[in-house]
Amino acid sequence: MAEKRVRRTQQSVNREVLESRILRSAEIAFAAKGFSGASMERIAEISKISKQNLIYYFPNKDLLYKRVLKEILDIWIEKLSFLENHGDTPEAVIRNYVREKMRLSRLYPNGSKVFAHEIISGAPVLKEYLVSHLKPQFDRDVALVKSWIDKGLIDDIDPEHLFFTIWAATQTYADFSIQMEVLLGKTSLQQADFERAENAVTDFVVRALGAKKNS
Amino acid sequence: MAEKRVRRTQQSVNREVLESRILRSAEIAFAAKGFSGASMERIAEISKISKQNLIYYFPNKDLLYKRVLKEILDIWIEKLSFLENHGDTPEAVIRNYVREKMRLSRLYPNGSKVFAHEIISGAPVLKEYLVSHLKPQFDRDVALVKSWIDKGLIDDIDPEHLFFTIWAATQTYADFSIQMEVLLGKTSLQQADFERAENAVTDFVVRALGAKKNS
DNA sequence: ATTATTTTTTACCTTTTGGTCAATATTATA
DNA sequence: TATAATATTGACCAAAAGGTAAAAAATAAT
Repeated sequence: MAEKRVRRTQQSVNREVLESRILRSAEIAFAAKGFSGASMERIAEISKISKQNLIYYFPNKDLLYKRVLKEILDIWIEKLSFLENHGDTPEAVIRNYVREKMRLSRLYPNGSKVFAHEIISGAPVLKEYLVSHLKPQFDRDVALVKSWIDKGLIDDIDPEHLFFTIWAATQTYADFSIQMEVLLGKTSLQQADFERAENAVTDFVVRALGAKKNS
Repeated sequence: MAEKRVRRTQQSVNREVLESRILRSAEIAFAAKGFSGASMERIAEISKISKQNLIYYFPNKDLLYKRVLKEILDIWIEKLSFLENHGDTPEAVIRNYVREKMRLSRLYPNGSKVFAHEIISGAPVLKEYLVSHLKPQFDRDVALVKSWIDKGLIDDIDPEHLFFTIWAATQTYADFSIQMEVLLGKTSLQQADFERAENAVTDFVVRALGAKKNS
């Protein structure tokens, strides 16, 4: 199986490296100024190539934008299937979920910001995706939480809005980081801040569920 | 006192009406596409005047943007002083606070979105304001919550992150409304949805504080 | 009614931006 | 080494966007 592998010339390797560098640069630019505010020139500049060269790899801005969105969504989908967040108890599942979402805010703040700009703008590009991919998963996850309630494992909370609150409370550490930096009097959020935030948010959620505070 | 009032000619009234119509239009445009994505042409179009006429009232885009931001911030400041949110108990204060913030998300979704775009973009315009106005108020409010904890009125939660969570959980109903609409299977969020959301979020927060659920 | 002031329109200008096209340089393959 | 394929650059373009300047129209004050 390892024998029939794809040919990896120096060029093809370079290409992959450069393409992902461009995608990271584009992510930075889109995060900072949204779709309209990020120019191809600027993205090229961050990528340290010429604009024409950028266009050689990504023939137009819309396509580049969609690729950046796709990248972050792929990561999120892979890491955030609530149902597959194995845990013995509802509390364990929720704790893992919140922790993972916080981790994603810390590791991919720019992707999160691009997504936020897109959604705030009315999801012109992603609306279809939300309907076809996110809603089915959401419905399943909500059903799971409802079954917990029915079984008396957690208090009778509002499942849909529980998810909205968890998403908002975790994503805000990526999207609104500048506000927190100012309010906490720091130049940037550090690992320790994220750990404290993770503990705080996890505890809030777990307590709201009517579960015990620690393990 | 009523005698020496400002002269209100037909023109000055028209001007005020038109200026606020422009500001509302600009808010819509900035909310939909952020600062860079909203063109003066488009704002003029929504205002139903010519671009040059728009420029007569607001000589440049930056100024218009700042006015739109100032408008929403003035509203927020006026309505959201935590300390002045009178209530007998911490729980009552928090309930009022969350309720008021939800109300602002419902009444001024566009202003909220403009603010969100700005903060996500690194607050290029508002950073100074955050330092000079928001932080002092934040520090006071955090101190108040800490005093509640010291007095044993609420559980030992993390005050700073409590505020971050409240803000995120409430603001998301303005900023991410499209996502909720899709997930709840509605074309737009109605009064009833906001009421349910308000109850859900308020309960989450109150329960997280370690207070009783109802009054 | 006439003058002064405010508002709106017309015409234009410059810069930015997304993108094309052809030429050149570089790397891989026969 | 010659040829084919890939990558990069240079010159250019049309449309969009922010904005200026002056004339024309509408309204207010004397």
